[in-house]
Amino acid sequence: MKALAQHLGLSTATISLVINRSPGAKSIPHVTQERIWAAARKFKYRPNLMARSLRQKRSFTIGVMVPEISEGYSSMVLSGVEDHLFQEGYFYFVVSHRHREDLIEEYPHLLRQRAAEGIIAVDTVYAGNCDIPAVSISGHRHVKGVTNIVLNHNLGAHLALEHLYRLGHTRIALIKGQDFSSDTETRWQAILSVARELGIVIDEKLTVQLDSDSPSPEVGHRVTRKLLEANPQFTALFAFNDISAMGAIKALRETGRRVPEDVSVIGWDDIQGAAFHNPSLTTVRQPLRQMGIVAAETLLKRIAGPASTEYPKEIVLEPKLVVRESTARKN
Amino acid sequence: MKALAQHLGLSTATISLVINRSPGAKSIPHVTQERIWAAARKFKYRPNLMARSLRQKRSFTIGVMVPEISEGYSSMVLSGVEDHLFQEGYFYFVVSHRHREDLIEEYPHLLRQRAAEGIIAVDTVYAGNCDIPAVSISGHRHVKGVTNIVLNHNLGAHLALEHLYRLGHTRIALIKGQDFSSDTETRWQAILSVARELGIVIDEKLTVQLDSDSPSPEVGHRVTRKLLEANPQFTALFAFNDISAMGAIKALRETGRRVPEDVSVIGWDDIQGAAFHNPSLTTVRQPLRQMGIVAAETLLKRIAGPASTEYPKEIVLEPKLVVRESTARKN
DNA sequence: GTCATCTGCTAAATCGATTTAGCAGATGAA
DNA sequence: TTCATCTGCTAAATCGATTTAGCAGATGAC
Repeated sequence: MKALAQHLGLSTATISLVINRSPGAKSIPHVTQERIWAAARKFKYRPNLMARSLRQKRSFTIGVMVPEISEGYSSMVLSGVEDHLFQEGYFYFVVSHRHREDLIEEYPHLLRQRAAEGIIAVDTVYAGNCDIPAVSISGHRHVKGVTNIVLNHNLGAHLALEHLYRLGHTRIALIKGQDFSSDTETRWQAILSVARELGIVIDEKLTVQLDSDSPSPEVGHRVTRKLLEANPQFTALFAFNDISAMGAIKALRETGRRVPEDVSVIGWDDIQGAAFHNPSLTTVRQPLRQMGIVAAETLLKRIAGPASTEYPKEIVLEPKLVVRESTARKN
Repeated sequence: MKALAQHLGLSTATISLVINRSPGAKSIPHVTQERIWAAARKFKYRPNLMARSLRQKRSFTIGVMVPEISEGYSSMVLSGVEDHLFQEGYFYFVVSHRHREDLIEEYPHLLRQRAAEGIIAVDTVYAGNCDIPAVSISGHRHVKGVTNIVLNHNLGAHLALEHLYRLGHTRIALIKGQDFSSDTETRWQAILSVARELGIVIDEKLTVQLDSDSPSPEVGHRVTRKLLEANPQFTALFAFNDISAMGAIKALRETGRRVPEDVSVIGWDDIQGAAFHNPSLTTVRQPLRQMGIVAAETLLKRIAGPASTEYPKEIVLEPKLVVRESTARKN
């Protein structure tokens, strides 16, 4: 910039005014403005955004916290977030905390230090311990300063269980989510409540829980094997998510059960692979990309407004049942 | 920081020296140092990294360019990159260019403006048009200033074709990658060369090409359907990647062909879903996480060294054949 | 001719740190 | 006593921009 000023015989102040089209530039004649633009183009001038942020206290950067970078959930959400941020000219840091409490606590501060103007927490119990705007996707705690983007879990449980019920299934095995997943408890309560409504008995012996922080179908596979060891009777299985449903299907096949002829399997999420699994997965679709987009929109709106701006405490999105091949009438 | 200085009756300079453990702090007595640390803790002092970067010209930030955030390839690589950067205290921006030429050209500059100290380009033809260190994963162009991390495609093609050949397959259908994928051409040439070696004839009528920038199995599904329309004879199919292999398997099943009994299918990548597909996928495993880690290591090494540091032009990693259920002896 | 206003631009402060040169006072040696 | 050296610290420049207050000179009104 100094070089530009020198070359043009102007001050850096003038250049700054023009480049930023600030109101103060009104009094600068058109010819001078053109000279400046021409020179900027010629020397490929690109302002140093560090310096600019330092002064303006705007960085056009936000931070996104995810449990891990993996297939499935986080990727889809990130893709939505990215979409909207890109349109608005924001960049973002990604940090993954691998469910480590200390990192979940520390990352918001680190992001703030790096001038992030806001935080999106994905599937993370975020304590809001940092005074920048935040949006939590599937964060079910109500925390001051944080907007929660959540799915209507009751509707989801309804769609899934009613679907199975109508197909004649009443003995339904369940795979519960890991304790650290912020959706686990909410969804579980929704399932219990809907089951009661439909008169479906939730048998503890038909229930297993994911127990490892690996994002691989292996976990669902393992717990389903364990479930099957006692050789319990059930005709349908409702998995915590598509990933674990895939693991479960493998376990069922390995032990001689056909899906869906012997056991219907229903997942949750509708990740990209679900439609192309064999059998293709019947599942409760979460609008994951949409949740990412809404999260980004909400956050940017808060950032743009004054600090006191009212913000929604919760935004609820609706799931849809996607019926494919992995569920069938009980025979 | 000013507040700290005021509170301690010291100058900001002193505090800076101590906090950063710079050599100049040697002459500051231990008691003063302790006072400073105590106060910093008490007031939870966190230096403004923008200001620090501006002065030091170090940001401990790099940029990662990917085609899109999706399941499969990019996620796995990103996960490796993240792993290493995390250990070294670096943060990273993710930008996805969706194969848009203008963005591929522009993003490196934008990242540089945001003080990124280096760039990792994933599956992107990176022109190196920016004077910061860069590492390209599966970038096959040799560009000044860029280290290429590549797979030994010849070995991969060998492993796959020889596997099929030994199972008795000689009429092999092929799904070629999208033109924009930087691996497409290299892998294709490797396949042609290995096929010639093994005496396998590559029949143009048995070859289709992925043609959409969607990262979904849908593309593989569609082109396989097209391939099957002419009802050609083949007993094995070698897909460009696992994603398209999954789509292909679906297309084969829909048209009454069993996998692997009628057609063996082999993929490439070994993404997380591959082992849990049904049938589980035989595939050429790329050490994707490893590639991410190596990329990050290489980049940070270059950043740490003086600008003139020698850097490797190319690092070759070896694939492995993972035999699962989707391939079988020709019957 | 005089004063007010406008035009076109700049000087200087500022953001929050790092870093270099060097100052004042204490200590030690001759 | 005097000078050199060391100890403990600070003043001030700097990074690269933005932003505010205001300065000269031209123009216009009366």
